Amino acid sequence: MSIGIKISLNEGLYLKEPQDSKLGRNIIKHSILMIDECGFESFNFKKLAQEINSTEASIYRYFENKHLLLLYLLNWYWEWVSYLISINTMNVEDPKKKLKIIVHSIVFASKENPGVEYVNESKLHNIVISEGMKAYHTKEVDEENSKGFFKSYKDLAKSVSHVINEINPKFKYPFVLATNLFEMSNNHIYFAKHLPKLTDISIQEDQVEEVEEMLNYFVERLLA
Amino acid sequence: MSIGIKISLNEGLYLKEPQDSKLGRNIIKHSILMIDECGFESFNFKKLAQEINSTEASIYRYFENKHLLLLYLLNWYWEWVSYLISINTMNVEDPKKKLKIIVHSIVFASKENPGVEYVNESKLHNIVISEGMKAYHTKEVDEENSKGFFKSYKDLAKSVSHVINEINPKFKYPFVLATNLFEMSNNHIYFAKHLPKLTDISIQEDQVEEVEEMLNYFVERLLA
DNA sequence: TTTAAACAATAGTAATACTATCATTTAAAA
DNA sequence: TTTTAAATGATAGTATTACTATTGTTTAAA
Repeated sequence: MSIGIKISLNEGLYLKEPQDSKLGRNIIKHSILMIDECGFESFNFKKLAQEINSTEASIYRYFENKHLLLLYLLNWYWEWVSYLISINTMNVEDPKKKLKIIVHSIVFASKENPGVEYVNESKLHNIVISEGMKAYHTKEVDEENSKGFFKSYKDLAKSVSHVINEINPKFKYPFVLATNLFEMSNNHIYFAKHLPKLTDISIQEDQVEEVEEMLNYFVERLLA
Repeated sequence: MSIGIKISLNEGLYLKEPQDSKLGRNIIKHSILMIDECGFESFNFKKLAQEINSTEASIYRYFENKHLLLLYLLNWYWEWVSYLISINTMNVEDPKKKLKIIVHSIVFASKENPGVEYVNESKLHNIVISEGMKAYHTKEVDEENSKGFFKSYKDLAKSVSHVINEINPKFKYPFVLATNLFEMSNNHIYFAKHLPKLTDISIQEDQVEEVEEMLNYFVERLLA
């Protein structure tokens, strides 16, 4: 008997529901570890198969290719953040408070209590930061978008834009600001680690509170 | 005798200066066209060789691999934008005006008078929008950064951050805002085309003035 | 006119991204 | 408990990619 939660994702992302079998969960678990460790480009199904003592062919029964596996993981993350936001803002009326909680959830998503045993949220967050934009920067973006492969992210952006709109209905670009909170958070965590001359943020030992502060500073000035 | 300008780029980016030979210039010219057309992933040196009636081996004498060619092109773009900004802001004193010109240069870089015959600035801009972030989202980012492969972008960000600082010395995140102007511009042009639910911007027929307006709106509120 | 550099032609290798087939294990149904 | 189907493993094979190496030919500078 399992006590884990099950996140439901677009069925087009996988060939066979990976959450339903040991092998499937192993694919999810170790793909996260390996992509975080070695990067998406050098990650492949052969290496993953070796890692989990399975075979390439078996993994291909779950996911068409590594790009769709990445999309699956990113959708997982977006759903996870949505979930965090919804439980953390439950019963919060003030939209300003709500947005603060949203910002906190974005930045600290990986540090919240893990929901699922086989998903390391912290490493998944690293993948989102380092590889996230590769999900939609492809020639197939329109086709994949029409299949709903970015729905989780779009829904998330929409819900954040609603809160922005509540705070200041005259603000002209609620969606731009919403997506920018995500992009800025990820970008500047990445920049702080790898291209520090591109940011004012500094991060030591994964302490990302500076990023939270920065996002709140932007929000305050933009929505004042 | 040539009347073209020559942009000087980090020597580590290429094996042999491509600007100095017909073949080299052809590589630059047609790689831009092909990457814009088919995307970076499906682009390769074999196809490029066929396109320009040369051979794979010949292209490899100029660039170690396609990733370094992409970096070369992006550095070209960053240098080009820097150049535009410096000539357009020359003799402009007011930092607020300067930043408006910078924003305009970022958004309309591709529409300015072309500087070099063999570089289609407009398609190069498309590449920056669609593939730009792939330049630094790799496992080799630190090594490449230490070789100076991102210097053009960092210098550009720095010069913009100076102007921001002139406008409002109390603004806490000049580098974040500077890089964000670039990232937002690229992201939302891309979103408007491919993931419209992630943005408030709409673009018809490559009319990007809405993006310029949006960036100015953000700047005004942030630096007020 | 020589000679060296640039380029073309060709071939070959290792790795990647799959697909196909068949055997075996596992777990659910009868 | 036996039967049967589904899941997985083992193995092999193909097409493409990302190179490297070698040798011969063209071009253009000395």
